[in-house]
Amino acid sequence: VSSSGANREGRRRRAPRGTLNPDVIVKAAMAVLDTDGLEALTMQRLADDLGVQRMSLYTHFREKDAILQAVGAELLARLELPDTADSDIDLLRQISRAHFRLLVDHPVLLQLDSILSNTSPNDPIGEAIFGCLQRLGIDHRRAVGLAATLARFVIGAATVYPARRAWDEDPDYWSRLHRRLAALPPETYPYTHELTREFPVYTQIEAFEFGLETLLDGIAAAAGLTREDS
Amino acid sequence: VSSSGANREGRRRRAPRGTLNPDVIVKAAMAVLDTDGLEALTMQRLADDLGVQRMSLYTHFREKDAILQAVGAELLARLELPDTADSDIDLLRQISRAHFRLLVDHPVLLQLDSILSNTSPNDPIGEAIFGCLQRLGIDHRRAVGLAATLARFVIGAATVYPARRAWDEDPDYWSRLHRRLAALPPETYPYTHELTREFPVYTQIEAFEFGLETLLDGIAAAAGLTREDS
DNA sequence: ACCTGAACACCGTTCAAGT
DNA sequence: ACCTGAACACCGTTCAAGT
Repeated sequence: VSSSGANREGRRRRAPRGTLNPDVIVKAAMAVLDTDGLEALTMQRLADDLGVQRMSLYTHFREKDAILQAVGAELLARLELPDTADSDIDLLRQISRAHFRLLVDHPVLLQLDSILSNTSPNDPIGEAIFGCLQRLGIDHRRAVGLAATLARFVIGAATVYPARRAWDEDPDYWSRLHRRLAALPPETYPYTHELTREFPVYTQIEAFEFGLETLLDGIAAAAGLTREDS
Repeated sequence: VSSSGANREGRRRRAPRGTLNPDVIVKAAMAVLDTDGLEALTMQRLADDLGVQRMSLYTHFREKDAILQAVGAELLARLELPDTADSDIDLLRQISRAHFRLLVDHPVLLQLDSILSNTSPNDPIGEAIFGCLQRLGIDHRRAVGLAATLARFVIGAATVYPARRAWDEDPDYWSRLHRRLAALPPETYPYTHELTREFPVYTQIEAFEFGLETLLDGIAAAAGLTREDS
């Protein structure tokens, strides 16, 4: 399904000398990841899309994993964080949404230890979040704890997202689930069963927003605020 | 490095007829996962450990992924949830800790869509959590939202854990990070830089516990409690 | 019914060329 | 310096045997 026309014309035996460089490889890799996901990203597939032989890639990257790392770095570098908001709480909300979107749009990031370990001091998300928390007058120890909590929630929501994406799109999903839960034996699952009497439905986005607001409430409380925002 | 003695004695050409069944295969797979992780779990490795040829495994499982699914189901079935606690808030704490431990001890679970999608009505963790929330008098809609938030936080903390495990064990990690952060340009990273003046250190467990308490505070507030527990 | 050997279509990567 | 063919040591899996 490779749509790149690079290798279509005239079946040339050898690609000209300038065709490859780290940048085009990273971009081709990002295209594959966006359209077909991580399991489709193969040295062969990448080479095909670039109209080149498999081995040529190794002139520019020592190994496949190095390409993945470069993709991760590029995605982080491209990330644009919101810089204006109604308040610091609102800014935290917008930053967290951007973080969530980034991870949902590019699930590879969740597979890169280098990203998850986040040892990189060059971390714009962390900087922006610490900015909010410090301006809110929250002490350092609490600020680090709250930032870590927020990040873990966002990462968890994004981790869960792909597996549950179908729920949002299948209109019958919830009624089927409702029926299955209702069929549970009330003796062993009394509470889950009780839930079906009045059954709340959340999309993945709504579940994320609910959790985000819960955490923002906690942060506002830690800052001694009475929740002044929309 | 296969330590199983099953294929050591007498170099028998063919394994006797009773050697294999789904159960021993799942157990051998769990042993590999525990000691060497997911990337070590190979049909070859599994067969070697069981003293059997690679292809014999296909008599009992249609494909490798089916083995992984069975491992996930078995791990969930084995999970023992705490059933006594000081209060419902404390029970929520203990359940979440058990959930976190499960995912940290068995990171495979984070790779199984069937687990993350959690469509299975046979979900003891969900049942226990909804029990607490309902006894706390929290309405259904809020209860589902809070349970989802708690689960996302736990999953995020577990996702992040392996990449950061080394931090807890390397005594020099924090001083190195501290120096690197301090070396950041204060113009572009003022807040991260400021953080280094008084630099809070969290182990991964401490970060998890901090976030858990933050969420439990939110739940207690939703229940109209004044936080009555230890 | 259960275990297996040969073979297939893939992986990523090494290494010695080619230009 | 950059592109490549052949070859290697792996994957998971199919299929036709063997017992």
